[in-house]
Amino acid sequence: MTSTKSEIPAKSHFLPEELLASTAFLLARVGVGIKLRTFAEIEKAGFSGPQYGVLALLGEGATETQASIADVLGLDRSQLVSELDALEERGLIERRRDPNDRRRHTVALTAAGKRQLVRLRAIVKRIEDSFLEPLDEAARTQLHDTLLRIACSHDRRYKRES
Amino acid sequence: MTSTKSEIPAKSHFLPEELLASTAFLLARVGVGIKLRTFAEIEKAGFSGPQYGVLALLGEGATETQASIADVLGLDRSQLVSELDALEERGLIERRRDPNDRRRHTVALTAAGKRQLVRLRAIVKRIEDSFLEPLDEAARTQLHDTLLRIACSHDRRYKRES
DNA sequence: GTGTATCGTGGAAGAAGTAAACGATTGGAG
DNA sequence: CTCCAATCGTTTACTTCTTCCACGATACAC
Repeated sequence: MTSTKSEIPAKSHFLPEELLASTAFLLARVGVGIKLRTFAEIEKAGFSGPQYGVLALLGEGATETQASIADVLGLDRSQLVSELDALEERGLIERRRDPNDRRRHTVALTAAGKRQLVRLRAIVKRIEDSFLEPLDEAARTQLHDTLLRIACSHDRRYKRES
Repeated sequence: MTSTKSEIPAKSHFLPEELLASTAFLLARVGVGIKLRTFAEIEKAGFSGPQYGVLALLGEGATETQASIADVLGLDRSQLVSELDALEERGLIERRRDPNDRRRHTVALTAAGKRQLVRLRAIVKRIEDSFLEPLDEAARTQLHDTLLRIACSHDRRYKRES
């Protein structure tokens, strides 16, 4: 097996009660765990984590500019360039100059990009299910609602009022 | 919302519905957010993230060996060395050779270390409260219980026979 | 026009994470 | 007991990942 990193330690030592009793700690631990695991699987499928983020973001249909993509995904703008280069080279996205503001590039998914996104969504969904497996339907709904409330109260980017 | 292109602002800083609808995504987002925020505050207080981890782990009273600390915290053993150096230099921890196995170092908190830990706990608690603020007591308990179940099913380190 | 700010891009400096090698020490096989 | 392999903490070197700044092109205010 290709050993990436610490999935499960050889010696199963225990975490201190203090940390286990902290909801914030658990939240961070589980959240980071999901992210790491997801990125690992995405990479096995031939993409970087941020690349999946870009595809998922563009999957909504909206054509974004590079700056807005970087903002939403929390990436540095210069960092995004190489990720987009890779995606464009594979024919999954298209960069076009924005006719309204010729400094900007509008980025959009191609048909091939949409197909890849479907594939990646399946992978991510599988991981999500494996994490939520111990929860019944009611608990999942409750968890989702709770997380959404926390996210909204701390980041305006989540609030989308119509 | 209608569907002409100019409806979509150049800077749409909203996350796609696809991601917002994913519990795993929210979990990762919120979890990473808490971790980043906590580490940032901890650093303002003069410690690195892993350093707080070490203090919290030792706060339980148990004296651990360096290898076990690294395992539990998910750090590389070589990485832990410099963190412990810093803590020891400030007189917050003590390294002693284990008389039973002279290759090992046992690490324990000093009195000063315990005092610092109290201070750091307050900081972390404040952040936790700010994140959980939109939740009532019942929702917090429910969230904690749910997270614990997810954590247990994915990491042996959480299971503590009760 | 002129100056200032933003866009995407590239490169340089810095930090962080990863891997390999070392001396000291232990435990086991013969 | 001796020898050998393995473990522990540590140092060093290497490789990635971030962060920061400068650049040409473009937009906008005055």
